[in-house]
Amino acid sequence: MQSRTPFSCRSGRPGRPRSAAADAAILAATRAALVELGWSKLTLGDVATRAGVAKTTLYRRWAGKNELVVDAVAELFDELELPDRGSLAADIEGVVLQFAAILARPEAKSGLMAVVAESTRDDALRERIRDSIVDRQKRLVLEGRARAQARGELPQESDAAETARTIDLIFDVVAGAVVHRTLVSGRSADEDWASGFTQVLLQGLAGAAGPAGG
Amino acid sequence: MQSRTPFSCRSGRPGRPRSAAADAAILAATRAALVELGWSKLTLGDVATRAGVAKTTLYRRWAGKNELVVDAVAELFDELELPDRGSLAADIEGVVLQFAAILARPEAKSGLMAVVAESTRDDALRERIRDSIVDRQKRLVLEGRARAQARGELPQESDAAETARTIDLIFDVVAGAVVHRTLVSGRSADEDWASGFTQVLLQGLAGAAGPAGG
Amino acid sequence: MQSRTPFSCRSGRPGRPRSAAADAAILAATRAALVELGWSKLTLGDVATRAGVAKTTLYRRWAGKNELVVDAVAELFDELELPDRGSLAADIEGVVLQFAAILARPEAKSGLMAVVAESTRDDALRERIRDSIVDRQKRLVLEGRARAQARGELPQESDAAETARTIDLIFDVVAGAVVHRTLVSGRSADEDWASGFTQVLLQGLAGAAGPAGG
Amino acid sequence: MQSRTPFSCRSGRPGRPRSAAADAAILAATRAALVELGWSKLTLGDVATRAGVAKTTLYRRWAGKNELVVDAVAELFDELELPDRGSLAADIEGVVLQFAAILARPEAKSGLMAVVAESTRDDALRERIRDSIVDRQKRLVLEGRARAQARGELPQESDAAETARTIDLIFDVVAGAVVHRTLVSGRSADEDWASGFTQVLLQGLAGAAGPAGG
DNA sequence: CAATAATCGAGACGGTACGTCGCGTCTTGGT
DNA sequence: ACCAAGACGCGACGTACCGTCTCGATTATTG
Repeated sequence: MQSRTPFSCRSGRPGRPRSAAADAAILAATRAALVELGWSKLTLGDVATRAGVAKTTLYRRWAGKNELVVDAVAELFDELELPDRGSLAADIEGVVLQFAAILARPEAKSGLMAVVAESTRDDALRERIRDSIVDRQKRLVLEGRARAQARGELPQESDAAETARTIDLIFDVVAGAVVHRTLVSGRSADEDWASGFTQVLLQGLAGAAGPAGG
Repeated sequence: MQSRTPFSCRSGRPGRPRSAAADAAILAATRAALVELGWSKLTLGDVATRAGVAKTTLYRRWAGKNELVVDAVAELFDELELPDRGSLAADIEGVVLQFAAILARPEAKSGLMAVVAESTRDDALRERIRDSIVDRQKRLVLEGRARAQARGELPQESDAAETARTIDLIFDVVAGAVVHRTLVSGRSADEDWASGFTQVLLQGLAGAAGPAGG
Repeated sequence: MQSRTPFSCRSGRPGRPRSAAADAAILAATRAALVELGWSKLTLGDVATRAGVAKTTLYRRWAGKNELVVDAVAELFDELELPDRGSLAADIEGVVLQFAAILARPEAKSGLMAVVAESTRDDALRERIRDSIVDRQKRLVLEGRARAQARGELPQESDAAETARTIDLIFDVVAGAVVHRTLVSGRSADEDWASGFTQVLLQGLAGAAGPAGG
Repeated sequence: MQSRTPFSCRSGRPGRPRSAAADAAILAATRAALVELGWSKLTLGDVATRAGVAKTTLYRRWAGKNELVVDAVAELFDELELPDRGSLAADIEGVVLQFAAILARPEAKSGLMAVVAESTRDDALRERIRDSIVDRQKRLVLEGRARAQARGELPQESDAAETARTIDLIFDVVAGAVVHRTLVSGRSADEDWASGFTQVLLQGLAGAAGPAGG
């Protein structure tokens, strides 16, 4: 797990070194401000004040609001885990609920979607989001898939390229569904929903409709 | 199709009536500005200038940037249709590709995600988005489902509440997956992807993995 | 006496006209801030606050601190007059004392010298100072000279160019001496000093030394 | 001639002694920066860089911009001399031209007036200016006066207080006129002007007008 | 056919936040 | 004890938009 601070800090260079405490304080203050104010009313001056830090210190480390919020939000997703619940269905439900729980937090909600929106016009930002958030969590899909294959629930894949495409597809479906349910539709992704979603994901529309409807 | 302009205008009242041309010009200017500048650098003063209209005229019709962009973007999604392609799978692929085509346009990308991000802290805005964009497109799911049931590809549903839940779930999965693929993962949702996605959606992970892998 | 506000204001132009009250309030606030804070600690934000005006309003009218202070200080010198005291010597003493009284006020002191210092690297500013302050007060020298010639205390001049050079010289000597005494030497230009100065100016060093010393 | 560096440096104290070269480099860099940038855009960080010195080193020796510039400018005036030209008038003309030549240099212009402006609100600074610049040059008036008395051009003075007052008056008149001519009126104090000024100073307005006009 | 009233353009207004710059202090490691 | 380097808290800068307001000039309906 690499550091996410933007500019590398060789230890041997001259001058006073950057305060490590400031970084943590700023990211925490950013999350607090996101909770209270949301993305659009969050100001870097306010974040600096909350962190007990000068505005210039903040600008020395991050290029702007977007980059700062990406880093602040990314830390939230690092706590996702994939405990072994015994079956693929249970594993999926578990990670869906964990993901939903994070997305229910206001700092994740407004922060995440806002930077994604900004990233549509800023390739460097999109790259940063991918590195710091998206790809970092694909490990969950990989792990779950391997575990299911070990259990015999999924067939072994031989084609590496095909595997990668499938991983990406599953990730888009799972993450996209939870995000859309939570943020666009504006309803909570609770256990019932997670169960229904898992059924569709595993058995498909036709298969899921049968047992659920009958 | 109801009007989306926020403040009603009785026709019989005295005084000079509002210019109908101004509304259209403003929405078009908003989309043009979204293409050129993106959400965050779009300014209402600039939109007014592009539309050849005074700022006052704009504020008389919309309360702010969010409301204006919701209306400007909503019009984009009204062009979605569900031509009968003969099978449920083909219908799904068709609508997925149409949706992806709209999301590929820059004015839709940055505009849509930005207002969704804002709506996480503004219930009125969320309501407006749901009314103007989301629920308006659920018709596609309903229509496709009815068509598939007529063809015998899906069983008839009797429970109305269960049906509504399933409609919502499918909508979140389809829309969420396309949005996530396009905006978060940042890759195009092309025909190959739409085909793979449709297979998973209809047959589930286990079922889809078989044919695709073997 | 022409207006000193920088940008002309045709009455027939469209849009809301500029507030005339704001100009006066800003200039008064500038002088008040000069008294309390002096030139170097005077900030335009503070002036705007004192005047009950937004910073942008101030910047719409003046290009910067220099221009603003020139106008604020210039008004101070417009109150100079040349009452007829019966003799050239008495007239000179009178205007010297009036000039000294203005220079004793803190808003004139720090403001005037600071803009003069800045004007050494800003030709437009030097021009503005000359127009608004220096040349405007040369009328005093002209008037006093004419009066003295009418009394027969000074010979009639025929050469116009020579006259202009003499006017400039006298002005530099009088104004320069008072300014140097007040600001550089830091001592008050009181009646005794004005009397001694007038004697030197009228009779020269040799002539003045005789009566004063003997 | 005493040292002008503000904080005394005992030679026998322990530790590494201060670099003597640094002082000279800083003052030279200050003058160079005054020439290029003028007072208001001169920054201590830039001076330090030009001098090849850390900001810390600069602050160890001077309290701020004002003090530094006073010292940098004061050195310019030390080169003034009073060569014997044979008559009081010629001596005055000579020193006026020398003074004008110094004031024509941009580092003197903007530096001198700026610190004088600052000194209107800073007694310690005024004191420093008086000690380092003003009083140091009064020697010229004293010397010239003594020389003129030796020649019989001026009467011997007996009253010491009266003498002091006259010295101060002459200094204010001479220095003030040159400064006003150069900086406020913005015209060069050339030989013609020096000649006219000397005539007025020696013979007074009435006396000077006669020969020049007739 | 006036009178009335809401619209239109233009642009000034009081605010708030921006991102930068310079200040003067401090904390490093090196001489 | 000094030095170069550079991060730090602080405060002002001048700009950009915000959303509101005040203008004079148009249009409509209504008396």
